[in-house]
This record gives sequence, structure tokens and C-alpha cells, in this order.
Amino acid sequence: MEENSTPAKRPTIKDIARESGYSKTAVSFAFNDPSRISEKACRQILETAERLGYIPDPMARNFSLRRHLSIGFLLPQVVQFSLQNPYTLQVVLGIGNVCEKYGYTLTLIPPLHKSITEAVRSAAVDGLITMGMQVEMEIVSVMQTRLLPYVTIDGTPDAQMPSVNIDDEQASYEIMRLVLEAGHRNIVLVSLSEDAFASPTKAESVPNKRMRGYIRALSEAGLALDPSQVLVSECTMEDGITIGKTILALENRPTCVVTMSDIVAIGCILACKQAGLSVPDDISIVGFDNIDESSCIIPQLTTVDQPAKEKGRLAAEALFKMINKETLESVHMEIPYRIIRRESLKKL
Amino acid sequence: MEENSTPAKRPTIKDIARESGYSKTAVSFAFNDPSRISEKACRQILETAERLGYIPDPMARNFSLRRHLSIGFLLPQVVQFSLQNPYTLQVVLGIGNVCEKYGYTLTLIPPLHKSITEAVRSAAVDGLITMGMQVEMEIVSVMQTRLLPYVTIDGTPDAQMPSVNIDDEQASYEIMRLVLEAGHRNIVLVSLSEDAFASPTKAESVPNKRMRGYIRALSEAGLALDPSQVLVSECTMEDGITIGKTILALENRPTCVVTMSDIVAIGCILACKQAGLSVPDDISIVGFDNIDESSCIIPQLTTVDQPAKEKGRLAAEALFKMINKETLESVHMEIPYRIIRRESLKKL
DNA sequence: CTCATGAGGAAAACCGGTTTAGTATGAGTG
DNA sequence: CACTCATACTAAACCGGTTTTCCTCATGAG
Repeated sequence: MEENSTPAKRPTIKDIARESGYSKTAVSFAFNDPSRISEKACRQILETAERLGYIPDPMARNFSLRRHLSIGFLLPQVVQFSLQNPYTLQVVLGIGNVCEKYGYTLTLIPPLHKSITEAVRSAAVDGLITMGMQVEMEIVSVMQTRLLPYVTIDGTPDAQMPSVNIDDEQASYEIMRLVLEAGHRNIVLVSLSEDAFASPTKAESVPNKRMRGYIRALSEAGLALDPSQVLVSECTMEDGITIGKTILALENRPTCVVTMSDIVAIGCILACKQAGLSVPDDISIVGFDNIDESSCIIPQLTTVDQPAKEKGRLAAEALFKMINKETLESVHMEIPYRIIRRESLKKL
Repeated sequence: MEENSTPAKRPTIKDIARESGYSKTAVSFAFNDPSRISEKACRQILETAERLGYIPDPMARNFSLRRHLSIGFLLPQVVQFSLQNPYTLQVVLGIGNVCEKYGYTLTLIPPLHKSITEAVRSAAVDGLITMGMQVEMEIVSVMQTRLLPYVTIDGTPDAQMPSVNIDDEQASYEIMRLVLEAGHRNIVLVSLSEDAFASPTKAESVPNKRMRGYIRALSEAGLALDPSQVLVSECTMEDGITIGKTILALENRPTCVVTMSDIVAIGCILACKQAGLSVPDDISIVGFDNIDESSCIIPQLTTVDQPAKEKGRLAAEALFKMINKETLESVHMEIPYRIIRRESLKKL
């Protein structure tokens, strides 16, 4: 207010020190530990600060204290897709609740123009939660070099890689058995495209684990998997619709479509409805995740229930333990899932 | 790797300078502006950095460069509620897309234990987007004192308050006219509770503007508004269900419920379904926002379509203009809305 | 009276980068 | 040959806080 000619500059701790007649140290104490100075000094300093409009620079504080008070969530896809997938959203919610509890903010980190690697190099956070990460990835070594704590959800458990997962292979095996027991033999599988974090060896990626589960059930039933039975989809409803149309156009239309994501499954259902087909009378559809929408849509979706919010919560709690140095070793959490049988799978 | 006995410390620019035989300045140039040094020096420095596992500290860089490379979104409620409301989520998506474009991260800022004021004081961001903010609020003066650019969505336009809005009063007026034209006279209004940012004078808050629109339409039809006709709800589906039950228990059950939020309206619909009542045959329900779910639910919801993602986009674009000092004055954007007439409103 | 103690506060180092100001060297120029 | 200029580099200041170290002085105990 006083200095209205200059382009407006915030007062610093030094200004308050000078103006109040005390030292920088005293000003710092007035804000952080008033017991260290006299009441009179504290009062005068705070009054001066108020008068000059001084608010301690958060960046300078955090820099000095070597902390960010924020944890990062590395978006698996562009913002749009990531948050539009209810499964991912629930994960974010779980993380966010924990952040709230600890008084931290949650930084959403989109893959930058540059690259994900660059995003991780420059991320201003105390720890990072990622989805679908595997040890071989470049960003892992970046996080390690930065000594940045991290936890991955739906990634590959490893000594170097704290993780939160369900038993994807077993869950997939079980739901495929359900499909087979319902009498289906002509089945199309819809896998998920490995997203942003492309990796050389994806043997242990979630889509691969699930695929192994499917295949195991199929081969126990004496069925081999023909590559033409497998399609790949982005994890979006739009892509689910596209895939649905593709499937309906197949000359040998399957009796059941097994997807790795409810949001894709719902896309398929919509495609069927648009084509005038009935689910499950004309074609059965199976999902994965059990998002809220899956119990609302008609027909209700047969799927694997996995507690997304809980995954986020556990990952975040583990991350905070690491940030606070309460944990030294890499923890691996495997949480329960449930097979949910509903209308979209019909007995032949 | 070399120093495995000590508790692991990251090398700093000074270490690289010493180890490579060049100065800190040279190391800085090697990473930021290689043209300023010789190729040989650059090569040696980068090689040393690689060998020692040096990654420039983002915090120190940002501090030195006086920037955060992140913008903040002040959550209007706890994380859980904010992101579970599809309207808010779309706003976040719109903001996120712009952040992505500019290579910024998006920091979600929950109201801290401390207080929202404390959260804003210590937010490590280059600018802030808020919802429902009004000039009188304490956080506004904090942002001004911090010289932190900000834009509010669904807040009160003001010389001090850049904003993105629709014409809430007119939209509400129009949808209420629709209700009245359909013959309804026994109407209950469900307003929204003013959230976290309590304010002394809320004359211009969005709920109040909408209420004015409703009242104008009502009085034009010769109807006065009895306070008992107005209920207040949190902006969550759960609270919508509760409100719905409350309404159904009224002795003089209304023929139409007009809400200020689709998510609340959907809650009411669910409450009606649970009670075995038909919407709209037994009771009509009207919403606001036109979230995606509103066109999926049965009955489809009569509502006001407002472009949530676009609101987020515009707010973020304006904010970046302010951050980059391209705009000096406070901008106010008012964008179009559309009245959407669908099944949930029945003609009497 | 002497000495230990503790309170209150200041000076300076520190966090890890960027940037300004300045130096040494060698090439080009009239 | 003296002068200018560009190149390649360094030292030191700087960003705005926190924290360590140290000084001074008043107080109370022995």
C-alpha cells in the first residue's frame, strides 16, 4: 500500500526484521515458535507483519525445511482419460483422503510434453504414487536417484517396488471359470493397452497377469486361445464402444466378451444397445473393477470387485510411512477381491 | 553407490562442480543452456552428473526461479465429496487439460485441519482456482497479499475477483418457469449449503442468485415463497437421498422438487424409487448442471445444462494469462447455459 | 562476592540452485 | 602494436526462509 509506485513486491522476513527492530531469527520464531522470544517481541513482530502484509513465502520455507507437503500422483494417461475412469478416480479419492488427513496436498502430474521421465525428474513432491509401474522403467531409476519414496498400484511387486495389488491372475481365472461354467465357448477377450509407461519386458504387467489367468481357465477347459480372439482397448468408454462395434462386426460373433475394465465393458454394452442387440440375451459381457456404474447400468455387470479407494488409501498410507522414515523395506500389499455375478452374463 | 555407509545423501551441484573440475555456474549452464559453455565442458559435466547420480533439485530450482510450475485447485469440500460430484470433477478435468497443455501440474488443495486460510497461505502454487468464492472472504485477502493470481468459478464477479459463471439467476428463472408452465404449484426448493468458505454476506453467492431466479418466476406466477418450502442440502448424492426422504415424509407432499444440483436431484430420485414412488408420475424432480448421469438415469432429468469442463478450461486459461502477466485487469466470463427438458418433469 | 544458569535475541551459516558481474585468453582489426 | 571484442569460465551475490552458534545480561545459589 505504501509503495504504490513500484511494481508491487512482497515484503520478506528481512523487511519485517528491519521494520520491527528485531532480527530475522526473532521474526522466524514469532511465526514458528513464539515461546522462544518474549511476548512483547512477538506482539511487535506480528503487528509489523500484519501492517506490511507479510506472509512467509511457502516456497522458501519448504526449501529450507527440505519438504514439499505434497505427494504426487502420476497420471497413467492424459488427465482427461485418467480421471474419467471411475476406477482411477476412486484410487485418487483414496489417496486424497489420506493426504487430507496428513495435511498434505495432492499433486496430479500429467505426462509432460517432454516426457514422463522429465515430469518425474522435476516433480515437486515428497513422494509419488504411480499406477502400473514396473521396475525396468526409466522413471523408477529416476525416483531412486532422487531418493524419492514411491508406491505403485497395479504394478509389479519387487524388492525395489512397494506395491498394492489384488491377485489379478487368480481373479481373472475365477471369472473366466464362471464364463465357462455358463457354457460359453466362443469368447473374445479385450485386453488393455499398456499406457504411457511403455516398458521393454511386460511379463508381469497387470494386463498380462490377467491374461494368464484367463488362459489358465481356458486351457483347463480344453480350450486354446487363438490370437484373433484377443483385442486391445484404451481404458475409456469411447474406446469400449469402438471395440464393441468391432466385435459385433466379426463374422464369427462371440457369445461372450470378457474385458479387463468395466468402463470398456460398459462401452461394449452401449455399442450393443446401439446395434439393437440385447445384453445378455444376444451376447454376454463381463468386466473388471466393479465401478459404481456397473451396478446401475442395465444389465448390471458381472465383474471382479476390487476396492479401488482402498488401494489408494493403502498406497498413500504406505507412502507416508516411507516419507516419515517409519518403514525401511519395500512393502507389498495384496488385498481381497470378489467375483460379482450379475445380469450381464447369461447361462447358455 | 560409492558412499554406502552414510545414510545416503544426494549429490548437489557443488559436488558435480568439484568432481568435474568446473564451477557451479558451468554445471548450471550444462543443464540449462549448454551453448554458454564449450562442448567439452558440457560433456564432462554431464558425464560426471550421470556417474554420481545427480538430478538438479526441483525445489531449489523453482525457488531460485521464483515459480512452482503448478496451479492449485482449492477443493470446495473434503476431497471425497468434491471429486465425487461429477460437476466438480468436470471442472477439474477442464483445468487439468489446460495444465497439461502448459506443462504444469495441478495441485488439489483440501481444506487443511488448520483452516482454508492456512491452506491458502502455504499453498505452493503459481495461481489458484477456487469455486464459489466471494470478495469478502478472508482467503481473498490472503491471495491478494501473496500477490497470487486467482480465478473463481461460480463465485461473485467483482473488480477484485476474476470469474467464470453462467447467468445463474436467469437460468433458474427459466427452469422454474418451465415447472410452473407444467402446472406445478406445490413446489419444494432444495438449496445448497454454503460450503467450507463461510462468508458474512452471501448476497451474491450462486445459491442465492438461483434462489432469486426461482422467486422471480414464482412471484410472476403470483406465488409467494414460504420458508417451509426451502430445504438445504450438501452437494452429495447421500444428502440428496436424505433430503428426498424428508420431502416424501412431508404432510403436504409437493408435486415437484426443484434442486440446485443434479447429484442431489438424483439422490431424490433414488429416495423416491426406494419409497416405491414413480418419478415423474407421483412427483416431478428438476436438477441443475446436466451431469452425464442425468441423461442415463431413468427418468432422464430435466435440468440446466452448464458446461462444467469449459468453465474449468476458461478459468485455467485466464489464470495462465495472469501468471504470465499477459492480463492486468480482472476478467469476467459469462458463458451460455441451456435448459434441458426431459422426462423427470411431468405436465400436470 | 562469585559463579552457574537460563532467557532473549543477534549474527552467520545453510538449503541448492540461478544469475550478475567480472576475469583471463585469444582472435580480429585498423 | 594497441585496441576491441568474443569466448569460456569463475566468484560471489541472490532467492527467503530456518537453524546453529554465540553473546549479553539478569537472576539465584553457594
